[in-house]
Amino acid sequence: MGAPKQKWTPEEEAALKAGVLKHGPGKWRTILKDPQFSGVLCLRSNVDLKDKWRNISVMANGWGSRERARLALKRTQPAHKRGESSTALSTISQSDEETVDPSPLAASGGPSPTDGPKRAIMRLDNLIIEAIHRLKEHGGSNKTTIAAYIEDQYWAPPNFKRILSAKLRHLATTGKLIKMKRKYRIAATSKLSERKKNPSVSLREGRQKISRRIDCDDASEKSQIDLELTKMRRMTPEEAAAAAAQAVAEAEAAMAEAEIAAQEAEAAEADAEAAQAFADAALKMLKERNTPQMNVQMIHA
DNA sequence: CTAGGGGTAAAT
DNA sequence: ATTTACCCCTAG
Repeated sequence: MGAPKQKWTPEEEAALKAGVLKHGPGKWRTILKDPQFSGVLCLRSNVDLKDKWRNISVMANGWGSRERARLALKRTQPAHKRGESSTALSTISQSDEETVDPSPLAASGGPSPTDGPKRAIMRLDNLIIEAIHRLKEHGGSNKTTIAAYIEDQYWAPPNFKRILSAKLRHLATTGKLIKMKRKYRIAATSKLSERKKNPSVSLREGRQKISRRIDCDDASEKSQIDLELTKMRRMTPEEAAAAAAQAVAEAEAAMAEAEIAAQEAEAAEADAEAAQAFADAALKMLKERNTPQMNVQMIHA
């Protein structure tokens, strides 16, 4: 039967991250029930959230997880067994048994110069999308402009242009971007509009057991929390505080705007919600970096 | 309900 | 052929 597969949209991912930042890791049901995110995540179950978070964590971590290593290695190299059962005591060092299993958020603990070019590439896709979005150029933006924007707004690794070229080409071939005469435009098809426009929800109707779909009133779709959070992750505390303050201001402005313009409240409300979510999350993160909620992860600063 | 293990279709 | 990303299942 047809469970074609539901890819996670950046919006859903952003909502998940924001939710984790707000309620803490684990509280999947809470996040799902939160009206702030239920709109975006109404198609996902709590288990889905958990699974996706696991994937994201493993990705961001870079490969610290042992289970992944074991799983990856068991197929690739079944030939050699790592027998430490024999009298080998000296080889322990600090390889296995890591003291931390940091969530992706753990990276926010250390804006220090120590974790510089370690893993420079995170979500270049979103960065590109955002760049094109913000540039608002008719017919799209060319590579140089996009590169300039990103290099200006963030920091760029030395080989950034090459990476960007590859990524742009890839995004174009996969249909996420449309390349026209040296300019890149965001594809209208696929992405959110794909699932948004046609209620093909019935495809996966037969199997909602208990905790499927609490509230399916999707209103907000336009959130760039992910990007903001990613950006913030590299900031110094002072910069983060400033960003948080600005986020609060933006949230208030967006809310006020939403109140006035009741006609097209949908878009404005979505913006307001997104901004509010980010503001909440940002403040929470700043004030409670070492709370029992977020717990052990952030050891070194 | 959540954490973890495992399977598999899709992507590279 | 291998890796990735979703999804489901089961134990705690």
